[in-house]
Amino acid sequence: MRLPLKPFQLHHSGVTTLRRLSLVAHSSPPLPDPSSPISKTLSLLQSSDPSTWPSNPSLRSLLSSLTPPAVLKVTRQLPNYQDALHFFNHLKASSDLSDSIPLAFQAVLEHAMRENPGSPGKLYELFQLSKDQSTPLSVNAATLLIKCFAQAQMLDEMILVFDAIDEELIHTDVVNLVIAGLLKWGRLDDALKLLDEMFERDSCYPPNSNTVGILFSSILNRNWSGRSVTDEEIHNLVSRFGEHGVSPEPYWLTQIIMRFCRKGECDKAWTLLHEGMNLGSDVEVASCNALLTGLGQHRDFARINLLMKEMKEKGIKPDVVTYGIMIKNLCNFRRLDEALEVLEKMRDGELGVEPDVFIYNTLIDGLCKVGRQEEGLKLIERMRFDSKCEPNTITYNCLIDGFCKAGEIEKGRELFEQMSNEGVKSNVITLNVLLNGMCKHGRVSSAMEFFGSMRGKGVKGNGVTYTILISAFCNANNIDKAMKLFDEMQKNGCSRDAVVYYSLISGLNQAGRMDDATFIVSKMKEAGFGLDIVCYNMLISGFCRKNKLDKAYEMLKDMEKAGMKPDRVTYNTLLSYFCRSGNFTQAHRVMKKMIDDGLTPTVVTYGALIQAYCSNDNINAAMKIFRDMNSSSRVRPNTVIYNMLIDSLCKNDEVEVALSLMDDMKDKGVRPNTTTYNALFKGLQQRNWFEKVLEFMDQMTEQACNPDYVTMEILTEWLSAVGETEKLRKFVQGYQVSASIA
DNA sequence: TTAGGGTTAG
Repeated sequence: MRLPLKPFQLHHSGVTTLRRLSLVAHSSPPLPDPSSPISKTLSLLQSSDPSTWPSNPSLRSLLSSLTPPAVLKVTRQLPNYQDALHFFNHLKASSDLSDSIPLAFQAVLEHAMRENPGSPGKLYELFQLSKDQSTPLSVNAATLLIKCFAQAQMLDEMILVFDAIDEELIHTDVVNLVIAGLLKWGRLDDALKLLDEMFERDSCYPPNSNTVGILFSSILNRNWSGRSVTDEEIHNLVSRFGEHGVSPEPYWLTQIIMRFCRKGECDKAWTLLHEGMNLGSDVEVASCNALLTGLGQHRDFARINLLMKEMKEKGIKPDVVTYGIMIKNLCNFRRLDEALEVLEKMRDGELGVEPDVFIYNTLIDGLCKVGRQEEGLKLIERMRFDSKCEPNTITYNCLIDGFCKAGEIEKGRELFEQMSNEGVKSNVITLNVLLNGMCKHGRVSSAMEFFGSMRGKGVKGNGVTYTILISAFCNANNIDKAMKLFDEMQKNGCSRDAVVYYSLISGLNQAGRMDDATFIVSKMKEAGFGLDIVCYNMLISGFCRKNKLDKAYEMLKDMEKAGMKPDRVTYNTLLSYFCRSGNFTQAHRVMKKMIDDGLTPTVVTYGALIQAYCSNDNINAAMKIFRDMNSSSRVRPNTVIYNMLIDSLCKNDEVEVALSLMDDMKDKGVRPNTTTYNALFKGLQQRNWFEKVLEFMDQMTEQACNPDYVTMEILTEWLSAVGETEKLRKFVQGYQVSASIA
């Protein structure tokens, strides 16, 4: 194997690292028998000058009696590198001792390494010497050099050593070392080339389970520095290992499954696990759990059930994690009662697994997320008394978040007190859920106060803390304070991530401060973050609102340069802009481009056009669009679409058509809302269709649709004018009754 | 097992 040679480099690695290498660790051998040939040779060597060795007959006869391993021992036990090298040279000069030379050389290398730790240059010199003198390398000598060069990132030198090993001596472990060396420094493609050789038929060094471990521990590592590995490649590798009867250890199988699932490749993960199962290799419950997690995230219930069934058939017992995943899945689908049933079964001992704090936390979080935080709170008692589980930080965080999101900030603070009284440590998430609760319920200044007091106690916020506060100030239209916090966060040691940039950009955009938004965008790019499609759409919309079409197009170009194609929202945004400015030609052009790009218009697309035609008093054109959406593109109109049409029709005194649209809504199952009724009532009032209005007032009450001040204004004026205040009184009453039932 | 963000019709 040939790799491009890089200039010779010396890397000084630490002494300790080199000493740890097993081959040099032989410093204190057992006390030798003084009459043994090894001891005799040693004492003879050490008591005479090397120049006298060639002419010493007793040395000559002693040496010829030694086996190569004995020569290895002798060389190793010489006091230093210099002596070992003299001895080695002596052996080389004696024609009948050539069998011992590779092992003696190995010992010389060991001496050199011990005396020159962290200096692979010395070893490289010796290696060159061995090549020049055609000294064959023992496998151990080669291993030593390979390890040393790999450590020092002298990869080309490492490969030279590998190429210098006698073909017949190469075995799997040596190749594994070379592969590990290459991978350590990110040279994936070279490692794969070598792996190909291992995979070759009749290879003398087929891959083993170490090879799998070395390979996957590198490429699945988060700090992997080489080129990225595709899922396809990983899958192929696993299959090829399988062909050689090597399957990844359960741990690696689990890691690979997790990776595939995270990237949305559950199919691949599924195949992989089943290949493993079918090969009869031991599939552990952890691997199944990884796949179940992925399947849950993709809502693939059919496969979840199938996998559970297969586990049962293969005797893979679900563990507490498996049930945790099941409960989590049920919670995610708001099927809390079924999730609670699983807990009951666990507690009854029906499942053979006891619930742990994870199970309780998942359930408490699930309950809080559907607004059943009171029940969540009660679970704390049950976890304590039924399961001897103590609530931890996460338990409290979930509950505090639940109460705060429900607006019960005081209860949240109470729980915060309780946790500190019970000695449960709070963390930055505790702080953030409390701050978020306060901010979302309009208590931004309390939030700042609380943050201040926590900082006084040494609790630092993080990026999330600042995102919460920045968004809150943006929503409160206090952009300057938001900007100030944005500046402050880095001074306080909180690094900015993409989310905090997005939040601020969104706030500035909403406030119409497009120059500031543009400035933050440039900061964001400087910080190495890219804008995503949502962010681009936001900015395009912001520039459109400011009538800066050129800037909007600039964004569009920028976005395409970054490899993003305009999506439905992009097109709808531009189309709405043209609709608002009454430029119907351009609006239709955008719609055509959208369709040409393979995107189907949405209800928003039609809504923008209908709205535009309505405001231009072109109700016919608006109705034509409405009919188009029903016939040609089968986009279901929503309440907003009907509202615009009904309002416009009524204003144009086409109340009959408006009424027919009310029927249409009923047929299509689209619910009218207060705006619908208000528009209709105005039309009916113009015609003074008293019977009709009573009919719709009843319908409104039946549907528990709340009247607003506009409704009341129309009805009060109209019904009192015709002396029917009693009907109005009943209507209001009916609403109050239905409200109290609700 | 817990926390943060953003776009389009009205």
